This record gives sequence, C-alpha cells and structure tokens, in this order.
Amino acid sequence: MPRRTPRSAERRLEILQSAAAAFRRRGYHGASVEEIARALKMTKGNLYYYFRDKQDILFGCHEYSLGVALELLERVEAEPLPPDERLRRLIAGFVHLIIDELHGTGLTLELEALPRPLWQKVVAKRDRFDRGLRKILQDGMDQGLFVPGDPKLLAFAIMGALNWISRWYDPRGEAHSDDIAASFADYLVAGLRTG
Amino acid sequence: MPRRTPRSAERRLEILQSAAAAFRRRGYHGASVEEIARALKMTKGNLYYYFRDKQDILFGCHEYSLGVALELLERVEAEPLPPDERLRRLIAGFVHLIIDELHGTGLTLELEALPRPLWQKVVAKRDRFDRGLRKILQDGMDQGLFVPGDPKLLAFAIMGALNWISRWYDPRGEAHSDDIAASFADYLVAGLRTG
DNA sequence: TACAGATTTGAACGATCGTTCAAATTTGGT
DNA sequence: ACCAAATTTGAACGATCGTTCAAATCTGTA
Repeated sequence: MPRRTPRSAERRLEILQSAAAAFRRRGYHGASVEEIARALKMTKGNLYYYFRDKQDILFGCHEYSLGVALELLERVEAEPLPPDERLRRLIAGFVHLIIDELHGTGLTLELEALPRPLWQKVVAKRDRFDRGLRKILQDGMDQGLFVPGDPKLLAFAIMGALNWISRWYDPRGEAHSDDIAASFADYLVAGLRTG
Repeated sequence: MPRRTPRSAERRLEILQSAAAAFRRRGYHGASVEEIARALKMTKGNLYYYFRDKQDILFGCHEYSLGVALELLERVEAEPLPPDERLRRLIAGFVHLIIDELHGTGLTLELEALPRPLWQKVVAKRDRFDRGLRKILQDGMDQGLFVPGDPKLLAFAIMGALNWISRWYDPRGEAHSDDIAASFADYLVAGLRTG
C-alpha cells in the first residue's frame, strides 16, 4: 500500500522522472523496468510496490506532464491579455516547462502502448490542451490580430515545433532555455500577425 | 544473396515500407519482426534473406527517407530563387514527402537503437539536410528578407513542426496534403519575413 | 526496546522476441 | 522438361523482459 506516507509519494515522483527519461531516450518498449529502477538505485521488483505494472508507469508520466501543461494553460487563460500576448506566454512557458521542469521530456511519450481506458484518459487531457491553444488562435483571428487560417493545423505546427525540443535539446549545449523560449515565441507568433 | 534480381530490390523496398509504418506506430522495440513480415504476407525468417538483422532494417528506413529528403533539398537548391521562395518550396515539398511519399513517416524514427557506425552515417546525412535548411535561413537574413535570428533554433522549430505531422496525420482525415503544405509554408515563412 | 506496518530484496516464472538454418519450394533461362 | 540459383518455410534456440511473491529488512512510534 504505497502513497500512505509522504516519503512514498516522493518516491513515486522519482520513479516517474526516471521512467520519463528512459522512455524518451529508448522508447517505451526499449526501456526496461530494471534500468528505470537502477537509475534510482532500486531493484526492479521494488517498482511494483509503487506501480501496478509498466503501463501504469507510462500512464503516470503522461498524467504528470499533461498536468503541468494544463496548469500553464489555465494560468495563461486567467490573465487578462490580448490573444497575441497570451500565445507568446503560452509558448515561452511551454519551452521552460519542457526544459526546466520536465528535464527534456515534452508531450512526446508513446500513447499507443496504453490500454484503451488509460489511453482515453490521456487523450482527453491532451485534447483539452489542444482546444485551449486553438481557442487563443481563433480569438486572435476574430480580433483581427492574426491572419485567418485553420487553427487546428496551426496548433499542430506550434505543438510540433515545441515538442520537437525533446529530440535535440542538450542541457550541456549552448542554447539556454530563456533564449529558446524567446526565439520560439517571437517566431511562432510573428507568423500569425497581420500587417 | 539478395538484390541480384529486380524483384529482390522491390521486395526490399516493400519491407522498408512495412517496417517504417510499424516503427512509427509502435516504436522500434515495440514493433516485432513478425508483424513487419505478416503485413506483407511473409514469414519473419524470410526477412533475414533481405536484411542482416532488425537494426539493418531500421538503418534502411533512415537511409531511404533521408535520401528522398536530400533529393528534395538539392532540387530546391538547384533552382534560381530568392531564399523566401526557396524555403516555401522546401517546406511544402517536405509536407508532401512525409504524407504522400513516406505515407506518414517523417524523419521521426528512433536513432538510438542503431549501433555507433550506422548511427554516425545517419546523423551525417541528417546534418547535411539541417545545414541546407540553415543556409537558406541565413541567406534570407543576409539579404534582409528575413528578420535576424539564430538559424539553428529556427531550423529546429521548422523541422519540429514538419516532423510532428507523423504524429497526427490521418489519411482518412479531412486535411489534404495540399492544404497542409500551403498552410505550413505560409505560416512558417511568414514568421521570418521583415516588414 | 518491542512491535506493526511500510518497504525492499532476490530469485523464479512464463512469455515474447530476434536470430539461425537446413530443408523445401519456386523461378527463370535453355 | 530440366537444372541451378533464388527464395521461402517452419521449427528451434537462447536471451531478455515484465511480473509475482514469500521472506527479509527497515521505520516510526509507544
């Protein structure tokens, strides 16, 4: 019975972090439960005290990263700002989220490995984020700030540019998360602006 | 001894296509050699007549998709066009390449599963494409067509938006490849333009 | 210190998978 | 129709992996 003590909840988070890193590097099926455990100096049998099975760990990773992403979205939605400034903060915030909070893991983990019920929960949460982003785009178009276009396609383009960061970002590299956030926000908002 | 007859070369390509689809859906380690074979009504043992091992199949997938991508790049570079029009054609061409030629598989397949020597070959080819894209961006900035910025970061943003198509594109969906190509080219070039 | 519950261990299991290979079958040219 | 080469089969292997679990150990508290 985990999650009773505070220590246990911390341990769960550590496991999710180790798993997210392993899944990102090797893919869900390529990462072994043992290597997730070894990175924390645990044994693999021990992980089953905190999670039912490997799928449950993947589900936990998705829930966690989508959770912080939705928090960011809600924070941005709460501020009284015009759509262009909203979008800029969402993009910059998402860059920081991927790099500084999720340590390189974005919303890129595999979904197909999850059984239907868990898959649906994750997809529903992801769709909430997508709809939030599309709404900002639509509002900008309605107010004449953004050039007309298909918000769905544009949201995909933005999410692709952002999530792709997981594939090339190297914490030892030269690019600092502030620079990336500013560059991406500039570029991806500028492409929408009217005259 | 494969590849002697024309039939054999075709078979090799069919295997690469089936494998690319399987790798995209399930990931390299999640896709089994048997399911790659079954989609072609072959037995898994038979694949080993055409490829040394599973890694060799993944390598073949990378070589093929990077090959057509580099062909596109060279075609675009050969035309006497200003950088903005060059970029537009490269982006639109890449969308068509992912959707129509690679059937949904972009440059998204896993690299980490490859042994060092093969990995280096693939990375070298990928870098050639990246450098080509960055050069177009740099030329545009030098000519005052594009706003100044870090070509490396901007190239990552563009490649992310494009490769992410593999994750959401559904051939049964509403979005046609022409629409996507036009939207993406418009958006991603507009973000660079000066006044 | 003693005890109950929380946590960890380590070995064992069944299943899946990549790979091999000798034998069988098919193919195309003469 | 015959033959040599090309291709396919199907069974078998060893290795890896996810999962289970009874026993051992640790932790906080009375």
